[in-house]
Amino acid sequence: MFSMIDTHSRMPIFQQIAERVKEMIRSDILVPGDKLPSVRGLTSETGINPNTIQKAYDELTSMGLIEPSAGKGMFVTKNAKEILYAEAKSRLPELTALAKDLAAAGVSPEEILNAVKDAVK
Amino acid sequence: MFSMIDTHSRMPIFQQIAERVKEMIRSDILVPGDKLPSVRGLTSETGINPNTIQKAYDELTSMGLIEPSAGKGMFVTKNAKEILYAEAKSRLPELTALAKDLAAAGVSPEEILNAVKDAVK
Amino acid sequence: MFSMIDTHSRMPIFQQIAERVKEMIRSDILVPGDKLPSVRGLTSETGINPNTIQKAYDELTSMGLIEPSAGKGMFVTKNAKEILYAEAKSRLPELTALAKDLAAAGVSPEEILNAVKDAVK
Amino acid sequence: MFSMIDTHSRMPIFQQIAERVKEMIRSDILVPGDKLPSVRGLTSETGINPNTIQKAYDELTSMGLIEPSAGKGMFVTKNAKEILYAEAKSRLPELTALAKDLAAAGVSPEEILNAVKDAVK
DNA sequence: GTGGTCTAGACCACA
DNA sequence: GTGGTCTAGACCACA
Repeated sequence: MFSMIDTHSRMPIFQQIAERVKEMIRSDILVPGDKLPSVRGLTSETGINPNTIQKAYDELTSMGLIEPSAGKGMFVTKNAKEILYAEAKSRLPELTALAKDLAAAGVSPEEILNAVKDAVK
Repeated sequence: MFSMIDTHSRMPIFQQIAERVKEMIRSDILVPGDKLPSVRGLTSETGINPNTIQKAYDELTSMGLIEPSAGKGMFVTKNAKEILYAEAKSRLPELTALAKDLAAAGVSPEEILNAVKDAVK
Repeated sequence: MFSMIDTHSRMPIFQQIAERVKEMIRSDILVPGDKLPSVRGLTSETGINPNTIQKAYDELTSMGLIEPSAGKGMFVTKNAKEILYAEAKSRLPELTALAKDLAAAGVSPEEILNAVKDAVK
Repeated sequence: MFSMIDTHSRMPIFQQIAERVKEMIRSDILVPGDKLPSVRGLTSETGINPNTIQKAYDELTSMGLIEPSAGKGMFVTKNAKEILYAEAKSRLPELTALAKDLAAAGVSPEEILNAVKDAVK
């Protein structure tokens, strides 16, 4: 489940875990009501520090994507997918800003649009 | 010149300064041969520690965008703009990756393309 | 490991440290994946200021020779040796220039070639 | 005489001046007894700070290449060329060290020797 | 514990 | 005056 965690990446491990969970929700591998692996389970399985996993779960919880059920574990919330969609939409300005940066440095509109078209096809 | 530095931002101050200089080079506010403000001058003007400014200048120097002229100050290099262009092109995959992320979360191709078209117009 | 650091040399301490690490990578004393001594560890071992060591590590990082693994330390990158090889090749003109200087001052071609042959044997 | 001074070079100006004088001695453009331009003359001719020129002359004087004649100016010494030859010979180990560095990084003996042969031909 | 950033302030070479 | 290096020491994010 978390086999692709790269300890050498510049992206913090807790963030990689959170991103992986989001990805699984987006692609319906995890659906509302599904249970996530326990912190302890993941630690012994992956060797990742429990604090790190806890931090990832904290972040997902504060985003409303997962929620604890006392004594039973963490579960995907009912609205998880909608929340991810809203989050993605809120990041459109980020995309605009990056494209603007590249354009300002002289990259042509065609190159920029092609790079994006490749992604959405 | 550096009035937009935000000490409370998550982006390191030295990086904000470096980004601002790049922006000024991209938009021809700074052209080859132009002198940058001195470390001490910026310090007294902004209250930022000289070491922090030095670190920004170090980064710009190692990128080849500016160069010291001993005892006289830092100057924009001849190829600064070309270097920035090359750097921008190398960031196209970043743009593709971001667009892919948004698409995966359900943002429509139209919305994504429009966000980018706004930027390059 | 860094016993040869000379605080009184004209070569900056941070650069001496960086050179020593490069040397260890070239000679396979440090191989990809190896951990470098921690900033604090080196400080207490050598008495050198942590910022100075940090600056050496920063330089090696920006060259792509080492990389941080958050919270765990600095590690030698996979391509470190290849990067050092490329850097060395780019310094051949330096060698030519130095040889030219000596020749211009009257040092004989034989003496110059012998000095170099001694090195590559 | 000093038209090739490059204020933007990484080499200090005083050193560029000294190197230029050495070059002129090596190539017999300046021979023993020749007078060097006065500090004041050079300053008004080149715009270079008088302290900088003085520092270059100081260095050449301490090497025994030029000497003051009270009230008359600086003159090339009798042994200037021999001194330059001796200095060059003393730099042979520098050449060996550089060649060793490149070899240690994997540059082939052939490439190294060719780079040097180009210089002494 | 580990690296990354930052402030405060000193000293040096160069112009 | 100008950048480059360095020490001393603090605080933060991450694991």
